[in-house]
Parts: sequence; structure tokens; C-alpha cells
Amino acid sequence: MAVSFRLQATDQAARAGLLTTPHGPVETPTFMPVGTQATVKGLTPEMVRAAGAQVILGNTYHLALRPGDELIRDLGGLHRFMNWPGPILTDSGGFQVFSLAAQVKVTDRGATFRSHLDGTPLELTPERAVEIQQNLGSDIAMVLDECPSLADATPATVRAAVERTVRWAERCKRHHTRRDQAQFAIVQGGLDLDLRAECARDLVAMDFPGYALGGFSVGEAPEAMHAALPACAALLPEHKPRYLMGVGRPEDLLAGVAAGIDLFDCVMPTRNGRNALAFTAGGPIRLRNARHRRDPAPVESGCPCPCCAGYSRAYLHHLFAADEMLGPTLLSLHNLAFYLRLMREARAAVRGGRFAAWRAGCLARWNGDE
RNA sequence: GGGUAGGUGGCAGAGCGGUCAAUUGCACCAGACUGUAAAUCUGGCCUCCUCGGAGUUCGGGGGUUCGAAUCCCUCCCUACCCA
Repeated sequence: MAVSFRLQATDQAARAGLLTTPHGPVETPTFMPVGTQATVKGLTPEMVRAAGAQVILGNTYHLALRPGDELIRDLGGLHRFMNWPGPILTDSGGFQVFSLAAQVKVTDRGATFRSHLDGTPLELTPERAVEIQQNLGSDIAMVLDECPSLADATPATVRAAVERTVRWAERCKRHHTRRDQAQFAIVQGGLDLDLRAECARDLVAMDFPGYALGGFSVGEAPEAMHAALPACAALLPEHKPRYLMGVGRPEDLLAGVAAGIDLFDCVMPTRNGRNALAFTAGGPIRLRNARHRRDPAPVESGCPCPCCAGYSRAYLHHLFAADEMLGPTLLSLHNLAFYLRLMREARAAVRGGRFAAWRAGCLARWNGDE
């Protein structure tokens, strides 16, 4: 059984659809919690599922390094290994080329990492990235791409990254054999629309089952990304899923949905949750701040998540002050519930043809305008 | 009563003539976090103004010195040991 996508409703550029995978359906647009090392940090799969997640991420580089992709394959694949029965998308390690740039050497052949764990060299070629992901057995695999780092982003380096990304995508596609796994391509090009168009054109010609926009939220102003998204999304095939990688804050997700994006992932709800920041309909709040010390109210009133259903801001404040592990767990749970509820409401708004108005209301509440 | 070791910013604890408004940790206050080397990191934390400074600090009081948290005298207090 393969991965398929059906576009079901549109509201201007915004879309609602259904992504079908061997491990279950995914209603889009949606948010995918990040589980880099075969765990959404601090949460059990049951909690992730209860928060409303339909699909989660895993990571090629991290899992190949530890515990090893062959070990996971031998133990029945990533789904069984981590006890997540639903769909999984694995990132290719392309982002680690960017985030671990200090210890990576990139050539046309591939990227050579010095393991951040023990220094052991790891060569990640496009072919190896495919192999690892096939061993992991994810429902959706990503091609290895080169995400140009903002530090040396000149027109020439961005162009070089685009061209290499296209060549690597070709190699990934050729090497990919698993029929029960879809492989998505990644469009690079920074904020240069001509390069984006060129990259998209070449990748679309290769006929991948899904396309991602990479290289956003890597240091540019959020407004610049918001401005570029509609045109970038429009470069992608209408009837295939579109994935905006690594994004982002709630307002970024809504900008993405408005632009016609279907899939999002980001560490923000879980990482910020671990760091005592809660996303709410009234804007973000920092539970470590002294003002919450005696506040009996839940993190977000009206939120049905287990955190808000049973615990006060005062209690969360205490857990973080005492450095208790339940604090990060509860706030990660709430933040995921918030993100996933946001996407659920976005789907309903698109289907109801009232997405723009609904989005404006969300932004107004976050900014404290009402 | 005798002896010894001490009293430093909320706490612990450096410093032992100038480079000390005083290392560091904790606590406290605030901020950051966007395909996770992150349950992490950054900043602030005597008072007053704007950068830069100014003014008061290292148990109390007195003294030596150009200059003292650092040396001397004295008083008070604490811990331990001996009676």
C-alpha cells in the first residue's frame, strides 16, 4: 500500500486534504511533532496521540548514529521500535548538514559528518540517506538536500546548494526501492524566487509524490518568509502534498496554510514546552515568571488537554522552579495539543470557506487585541 | 574560665595592602528558542543617574598607610576542644 493524497477543499490558496499512508490517514493541513531520536521528547506515544497527532517525525542522521538503522530494521522497524503505530516521516539529515555545519564537509558525493557523539566519521550520501530511511521503514522519506547556511549565503552559494539539491534528489529517487514508502523532494533557493522556481521546475519534472519547501526559518526575518511563501507554494503541484519544513510559530503555520501548505513540523512546541513556555489562544506565556506563582487558573482556560484539565499555572510554575520532569512533560503535552487543535480548526475553516477571517481572529487574540 | 578557628553581598564560599563594587555556585528576576548536539542557552542581580560615571559596602568602633575586605588595637558574636 502506497502513500496517496487527495485534495478535498480549497479556500483561496489554502487547502484541506487527506494524506493516506500504510500506517493510517492524515488530515491536512496538519502539524507533525518532532521525534528526532525515536521519541517525542518527554512524552509517551499515547500522549502524543491523545494530543491529536496523526503523524510524527524521525531523523535519519540521529538514528543512523544511535542506535543504528540496521538495528532498528532488525527489531521490526521504527514504528514497532518506538511503539508509534501511526504514520512516520523521516527527515534525511539534510538539516544536520546545516545545524552541525561546523563538523560537516560537503562535496558533491555527499556530506561527511564527524559524529557529534564521539567523533566517528559518518558519510551521508544521497544513496545512504535513502538506505537508512528504508531500514527505518518510515511512511514518508525525504531526499537528502543541502540547506545553505545563512552565514555564507551569497547568491552563488545558494545557487550551488540548489543545483546540488537537484542532483542529489535525482540520485535519491533512482536509489529508492521501497514501494510502501513515499519519497518527497525538497525545494531550496532561499529567498530568491527565481532560484526557487528553477529548483521546483527541475524537481517537479522528476515526478515525486510530494514536495517540501526547505531552507526557511534559518535566520531570515519571519516577515520575509511569510512574503515568499505564497509564490513558493504555488510552484508546487496542486494535487500533491506540500510540506514546509521546520516551521514554526503558530503565526508562521497560519501564514503557511494561507499560502497553500499542507504539512508542518517544528521543535518549538516541545522544546519551548520543556523550557516553560506555553502557547495559548491568548498568546505565549512563560510559566517560570513570578507572576504565575499563585495563579490557580489553568495554562489555557477552556483547553481540554490533560495539562489544562487538571493543573494550575501555580503548579506548573512550581514544577519548573523545582526542576521536576513533570513540568516539561505537561507543557509539551499542552503545546502539542494547542498546535494540533490550531490545525484542526484551520482545516474546518478552510472547509467552511472562512479561513481568512478565522486566521485574523487568531492573530488578534495572540497579539492581545481582544 | 582557658585554648583554637572564624565572622565577606539572600545563602554557600573565594579574596588576605592598590588591578575589589568584590571570583564562583545556588537562589532570585527577565529574555531567547522555528526539518532538536537544547529538560538548553543568554542577560540582570548594593543605591542613584543616560553610555559613562557617582555614592555608600566585606561584624561594631578606633588606628596605621598616599591607599584597607586585606595590617594593628578593642569590643561584640559563632563553632569546636579543654576545664
